[in-house]
Amino acid sequence: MKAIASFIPVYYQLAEDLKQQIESGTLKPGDIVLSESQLGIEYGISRMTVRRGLALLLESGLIETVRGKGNFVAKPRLQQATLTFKEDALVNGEKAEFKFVEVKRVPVEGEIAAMLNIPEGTKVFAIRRLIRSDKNPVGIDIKYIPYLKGKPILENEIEYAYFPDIVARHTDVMINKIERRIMATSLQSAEAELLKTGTDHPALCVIQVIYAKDGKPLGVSKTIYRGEAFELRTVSFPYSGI
Amino acid sequence: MKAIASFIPVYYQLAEDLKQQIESGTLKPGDIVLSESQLGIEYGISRMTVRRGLALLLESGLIETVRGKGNFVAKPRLQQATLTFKEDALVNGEKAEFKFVEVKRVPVEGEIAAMLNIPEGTKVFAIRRLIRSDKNPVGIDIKYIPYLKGKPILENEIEYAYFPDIVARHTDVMINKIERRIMATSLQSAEAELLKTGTDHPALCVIQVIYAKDGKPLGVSKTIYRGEAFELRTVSFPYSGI
DNA sequence: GAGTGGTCTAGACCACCGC
DNA sequence: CGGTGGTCTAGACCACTCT
Repeated sequence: MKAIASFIPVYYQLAEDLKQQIESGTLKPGDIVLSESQLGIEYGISRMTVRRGLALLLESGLIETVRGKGNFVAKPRLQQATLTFKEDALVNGEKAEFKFVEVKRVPVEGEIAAMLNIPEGTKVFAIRRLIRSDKNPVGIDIKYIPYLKGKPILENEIEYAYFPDIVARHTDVMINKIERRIMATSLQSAEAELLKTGTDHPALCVIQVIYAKDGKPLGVSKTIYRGEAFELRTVSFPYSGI
Repeated sequence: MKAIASFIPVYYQLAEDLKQQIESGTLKPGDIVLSESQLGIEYGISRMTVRRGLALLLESGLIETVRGKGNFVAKPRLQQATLTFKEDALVNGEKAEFKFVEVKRVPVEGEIAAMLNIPEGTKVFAIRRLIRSDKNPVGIDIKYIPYLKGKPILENEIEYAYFPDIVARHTDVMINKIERRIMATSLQSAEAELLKTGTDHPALCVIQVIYAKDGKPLGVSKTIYRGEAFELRTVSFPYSGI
């Protein structure tokens, strides 16, 4: 019943306490944490509250719990990074602008047809945009969408909306998964021309495929950036939350 | 008290139930969910158990809760992807091999010195590796580490260990953050030679900087892959867990 | 069997929201 | 004011692990 001490929840204080002990090295990876009932006694709080605090540490990956044995300090893991795909991303400090180029129905070929899992030659909507930073073209973007239901596509929406949002608004099925591939390529002549640079210029290529729950692809987008004008950034932390 | 019905926890069943209602469209984004006490009555379970189920939905981003008002079905968000940096990543289907090249102390210059936040010319450890797939060189990798404490670096460890792990093992301070930048560049002549390809070949470049809690950089690594031989992949889901 | 975590209850008080 | 979520309790029973 030491709840009086402060305004922040007791379970949170417990979590911070233990986190501190772990980060300072008092508790080292592999060490066992005091049992839940013990912690309850030490802190003068009920076991449910203790569990709630431990749940925070568990979520953030600071501890691991083993049934029938106890809670153990975990080893830090850092192999996962979070990549945020903001389309109005900064391009080397400058905010990118999107300029609608065209939308038309075109027959799909090769790689795109394969990714959409439809026969070559099938007509799909193709939406092109130009990405500019400080008036200079830095990238181009093509989205291929096989089916469009409901509302018509608005130019405005094409310029500003995030691809999954566009797909979500124009289809009945729920988006289940988005896969992205990030690779380095060379600019093809047509692309180089649009970007006002030479052929074979290095380029960063991001391909997104959006899938429905049944595994059917709902759309593919391919974005190409001039190499020296764009980079993706990620950050990861050893422990996620708290 | 309908717990008898099955082996899976009641709170989990509740979460699955609501999730189902959301995915099927019975509950649409923005809709309010039955109040916690109402749900408790409907399902014949205590409010704490209801809250536990709702916590699952909250974590996965399926609902948002507003104090004093209620729980609401959330709008799907898809802008965050998880990038897993596995160094033994597959390179176009083939598993990558790492071959130790050399470790030596070199003076740092320019960009690397700036990222490590130390004066140009300061000597640091530079560890080089060659990345091969199916016997062919596909990438090179240089790690720069200013300080090494404790155990000596083993060749074996250099070939197989993950960069943050190496840093963690050879420093006393805790890793606090890893920043990564992903960009497309051209191969420099020295790099092109090692990778047995032409200069100006497109390349994917990944730069990692590892920071301590006080913001001091603990190491920098720069990995360059032949463009056509490597790509990064990410997946994101509209809702994270459950 | 003693100790651990996993689940669950039936209350309680509080802070917040809207009327 | 009544309804909502946020916190917390003091029990309980279970499944699991180790000895």
